[in-house]
Amino acid sequence: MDGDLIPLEKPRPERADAARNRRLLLDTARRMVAEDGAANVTMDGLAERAGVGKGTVYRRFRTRAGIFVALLDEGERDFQQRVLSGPPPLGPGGDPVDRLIAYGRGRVCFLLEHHAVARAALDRNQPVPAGGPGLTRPHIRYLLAQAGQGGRHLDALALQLTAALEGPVLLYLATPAEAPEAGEEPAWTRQLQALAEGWEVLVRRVCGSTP
Amino acid sequence: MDGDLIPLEKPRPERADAARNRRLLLDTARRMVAEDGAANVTMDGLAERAGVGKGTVYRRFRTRAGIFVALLDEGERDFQQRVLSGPPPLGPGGDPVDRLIAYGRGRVCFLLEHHAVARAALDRNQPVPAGGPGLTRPHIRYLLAQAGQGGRHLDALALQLTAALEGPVLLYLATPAEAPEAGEEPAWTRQLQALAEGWEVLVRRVCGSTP
DNA sequence: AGCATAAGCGGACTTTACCCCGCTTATATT
DNA sequence: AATATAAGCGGGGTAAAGTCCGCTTATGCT
Repeated sequence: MDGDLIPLEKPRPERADAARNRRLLLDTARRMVAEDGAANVTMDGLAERAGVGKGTVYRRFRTRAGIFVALLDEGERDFQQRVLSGPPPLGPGGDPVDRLIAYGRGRVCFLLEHHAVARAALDRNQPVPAGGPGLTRPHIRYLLAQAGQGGRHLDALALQLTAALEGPVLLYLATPAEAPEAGEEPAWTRQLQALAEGWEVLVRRVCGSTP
Repeated sequence: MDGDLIPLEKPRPERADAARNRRLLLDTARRMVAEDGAANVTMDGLAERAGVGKGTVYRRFRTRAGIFVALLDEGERDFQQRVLSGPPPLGPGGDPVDRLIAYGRGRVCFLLEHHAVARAALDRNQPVPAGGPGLTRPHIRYLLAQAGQGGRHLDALALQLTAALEGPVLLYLATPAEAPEAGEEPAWTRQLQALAEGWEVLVRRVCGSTP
């Protein structure tokens, strides 16, 4: 009797071939995105180009959106690391308001960098992919609480700030033309500045720190 | 020579048969949404049920999402009317901050009421449907300016507040189970309260009016 | 090592959004 | 009223997402 009481004991670690195929698919997908843009990545095309069956693709990433969620997730991992255990102001230890501001800038920057993929990760039939806000919203909520803000409206406020942070990129911004010629300043630098500064204003006012 | 200098002179008012078909399609679509839910409305099904060709549907509403945008638009018209020329606090004349708050509550209520349709109106390939934020964002921007807020960040702030208002419903909220048995309190009443109050807090703090 | 079994895999199949292009019909002009 | 012409219309065609199910293969047990 091994402990089934700890439910995460061993969910079957993932077969070696499966892992190999996941890597293969993810890499292939990334290449296809780079070459033709996220919009032109099809399930059939990906399967063919990776040299596996279509069924395999669907087993790994439930839906088309799933691929992009996974792609995004991978790219996000080190950012999350810096948030959870890096140096302030992004990492733990500093003033919560500063952390909020730093988090916002980082997140918007990330989303803009991966704009096409981030949008492709949205799914008409699902509320929202697990990858993105899965960490953003609780983190904002946590920092708000740390800053002593929100009170009875903590949850709603966290939700709305999350939307204020991610919504513009996910919902309202048109996908800017593709990759800038190597070495050029990316086209979205202005947008990043605007959104990051707007976010800072928003957060400061919400938290009542220096209007 | 009639004036082509005024570009909106007469964009060809729309042929009578076309208008008839639009009404027919819109009504049919509404019925189908009510019966089977927005997710189960297909282009072929709609065309068949309305007794017109598929091509006709596509001509009227460029895409599937277009149908729902139109549906939403129609329902929104009287709300817009009240915003533009109704009595305060929603209509013109009152304190801008109060107008912002009232607008937010009204908009969230509307979006929750038409949640399924609103989500269906999103299009993977388009930044955002023209109908919704088309009025929301400029209105918020205008009221912010009226309230003397925003300054250099007016545009970004308006964008982010728009997202804070609409994002939760469009992005993060799961579609609640279908229509409540006639006469019952709709399931989303709680969510409406939470979001409306959160919005009020947000707006008040952003505008520095009674923290 | 051999076996049982559950997970992985492939590709044919279905459904659906969207395109295309020739025919029909409303409206402007004479 | 007749005609020209641009808009409306229809339905067959394409491509891509997602499902199904039988075959294959890795892994745990003895």
